[in-house]
Amino acid sequence: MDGAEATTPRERYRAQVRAEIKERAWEQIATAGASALSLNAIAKRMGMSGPALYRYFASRDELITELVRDAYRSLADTIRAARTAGADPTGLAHALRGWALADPQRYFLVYGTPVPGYHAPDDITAIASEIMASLLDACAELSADGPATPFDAHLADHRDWAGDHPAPPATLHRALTFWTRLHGVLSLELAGHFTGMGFDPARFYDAELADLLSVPAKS
Amino acid sequence: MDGAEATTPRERYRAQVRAEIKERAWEQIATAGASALSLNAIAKRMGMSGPALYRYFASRDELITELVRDAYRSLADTIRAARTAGADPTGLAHALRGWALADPQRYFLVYGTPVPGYHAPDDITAIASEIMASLLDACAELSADGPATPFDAHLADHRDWAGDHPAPPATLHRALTFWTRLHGVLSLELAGHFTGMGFDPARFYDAELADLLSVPAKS
DNA sequence: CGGGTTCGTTAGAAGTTGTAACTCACCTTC
DNA sequence: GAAGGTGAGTTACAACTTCTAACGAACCCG
Repeated sequence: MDGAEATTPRERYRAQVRAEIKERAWEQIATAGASALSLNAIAKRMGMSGPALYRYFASRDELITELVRDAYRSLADTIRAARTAGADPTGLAHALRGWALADPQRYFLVYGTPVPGYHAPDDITAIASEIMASLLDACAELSADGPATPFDAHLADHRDWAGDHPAPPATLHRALTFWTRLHGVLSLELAGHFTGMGFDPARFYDAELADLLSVPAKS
Repeated sequence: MDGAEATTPRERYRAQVRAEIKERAWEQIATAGASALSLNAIAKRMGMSGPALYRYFASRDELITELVRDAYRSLADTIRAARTAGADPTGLAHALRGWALADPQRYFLVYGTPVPGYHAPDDITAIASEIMASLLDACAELSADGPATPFDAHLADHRDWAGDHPAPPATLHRALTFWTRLHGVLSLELAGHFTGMGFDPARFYDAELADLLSVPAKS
């Protein structure tokens, strides 16, 4: 029985309108960026007057926060789906890149320029932790030999972010570099900093990935 | 008669007011981000009425573009200064991190979330090229042995961005990874994605840097 | 069928970017 | 020195934005 929640017609309608608002918001963000998002424009495109939207979202910030939440959820789902499909770190990296290229502005909603005052709600940071956990799981499948670096030692003493994951420091280190290096390539590519440089970003991404998975040879 | 490039009092006054506008703009950006920049607020804080600013900048976008230009120039100057001071890639990396930490929003003005429609003027991309040239110069001092990777081969055929720099493909590759890996760590640190994770971002940065400078062991 | 909840409306406050027209001071030229 | 052009700053205004307040009307439920 899937009637997990007995939704009244009103609740269903409300959910549908909220969904359509978010849909229009995504369209607007994809074409003009998050800073150009206008509640008024969304309302008019939906055939309603501006203030009507405030029945569904208390403020513009709340709508954007909800979009950020959805972006995190979408990324977490993508990563989790890749994992349950048996993906190794390589598959995970390609899933990440596909997700990012599908909607660059969604990627930047997660990893882009932060607003100085803003602090994400706890549930969003929880999703971020889940993503890191999946990444740790994937990296745990790789061999963790190679010499221990000074930073490995530091990580052994500062592994708050790993929760109670039993991975050894070298694996923590690999997960971290996995994250930051792929983000380094991906964010610059999505921001257009590679355009006109001549090389193929996909090949560079794969090269970084290959280096990441090669035998750890840190000195 | 002509050839008098001596600045008139009017030009000096104009330059000074422009400079003060940009100064206030930087203050605002540092505390609330570039999207919250308000010409009106700047004017009021300077004791002028709103439209007066349009004598100095044709639009909000033009002011922001000018700030982006200054940010690029500042970064290029920092890199160049480090180079002329005899800095190796390590020194260059530390100069970069210091510059970024001094004003995170300035870093994001250069490497942050792009506005979909926006294309930087040519003079800005020229500064970006100069930065890459400095980085290439620094990397050229390092030994470029180690096995050639498939991506090295690709770079050998797609080296538009290197101009006529005589560096071998392995050096191009190293400069690229230098850029993207350090940006990966730095941007996530500045965006606050490491807060609460426990480890020290500076150590992680140095670890990535050390790995970058270790003997190339890509297979 | 009445009553409460909720939705959507219009009106309006306070903010923004940007234009137009006017004043006034300064600088140059006669 | 007087006249006039140039440019800075002003106010007024249009068109937008977010968001609040008050009102009407539709809906659901007892």
